[in-house]
Amino acid sequence: MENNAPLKPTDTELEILQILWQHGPSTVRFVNEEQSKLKETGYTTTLKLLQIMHEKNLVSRDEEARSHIYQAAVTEEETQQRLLDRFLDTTFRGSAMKLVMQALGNHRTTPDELDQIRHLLKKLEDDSSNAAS
Amino acid sequence: MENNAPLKPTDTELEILQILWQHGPSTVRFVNEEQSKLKETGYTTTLKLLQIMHEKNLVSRDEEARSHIYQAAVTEEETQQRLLDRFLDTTFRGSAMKLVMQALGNHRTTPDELDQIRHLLKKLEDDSSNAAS
DNA sequence: ACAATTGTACGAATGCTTTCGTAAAAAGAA
DNA sequence: TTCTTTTTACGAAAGCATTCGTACAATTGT
Repeated sequence: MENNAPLKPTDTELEILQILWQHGPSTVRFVNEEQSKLKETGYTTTLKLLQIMHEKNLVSRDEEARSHIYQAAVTEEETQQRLLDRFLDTTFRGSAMKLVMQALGNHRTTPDELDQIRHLLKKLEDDSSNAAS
Repeated sequence: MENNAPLKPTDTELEILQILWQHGPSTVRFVNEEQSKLKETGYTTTLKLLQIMHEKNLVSRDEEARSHIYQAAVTEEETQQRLLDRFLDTTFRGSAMKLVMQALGNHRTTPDELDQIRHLLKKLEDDSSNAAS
């Protein structure tokens, strides 16, 4: 049985997952080059991280070719959801409202995006009236 | 000059800050008792943490009485904002929208709260039209 | 006064993340 | 083939957060 623990990636692991989510399956070299754009990172450092992430089942790898190809084994959405739940809990004591208010209040949001949120609000309202039936 | 670094509290430090924010200035013993409600924690463990947080200027302390009184040296709001910025960046690649959508979509929000958000949306819209003048 | 309790200070052990040096295998170039 | 480059694997060092043992000072109770 593979260990399928719902793990919390570390900061660096998340950085690497972002690269894999954005670019799809990649070699160590590619990941390292991307990572180096943000901060100077040794090749074996990236390699080691990917190996550890593989052990934790955060990524899978194809060992067919000599250069192994790594890819994310968790989706961006589920990871974001997991981290959001945790963050909400620890930082905002569970109040999604407070978090949303702060996020909207302090970050540029385009009229278009505001509109999308408005739609979501309407949908949530409809759902909650239906829930009573 | 006091060192006033804009620090990122660790998980445990945040846990303690929450206690101080909720209950105001407190003794080590009180903090430890609150903390123990969540997870068994030794007294000197709490003490050490508070001492470290004091060095980092996350808390201040009144040493008048034998039992020192600790209090948060950072506000809940500024800390939440700082952590939110960081979280948004690392987990949602800066998209406040995506975060808000996920937060609203997956956590119970009361009609009353939805209403508050609606008000904020209207206010944001007004502000952005005024910004053109 | 003296013992027990409560408190602070501090160093060290543990555990986890991140970085890096080095060895050895595989592939490519001359 | 032989030398160089690229790659994987692995162990160990360095850094940080957390926990805990212990020493010792201040206070309280008898």
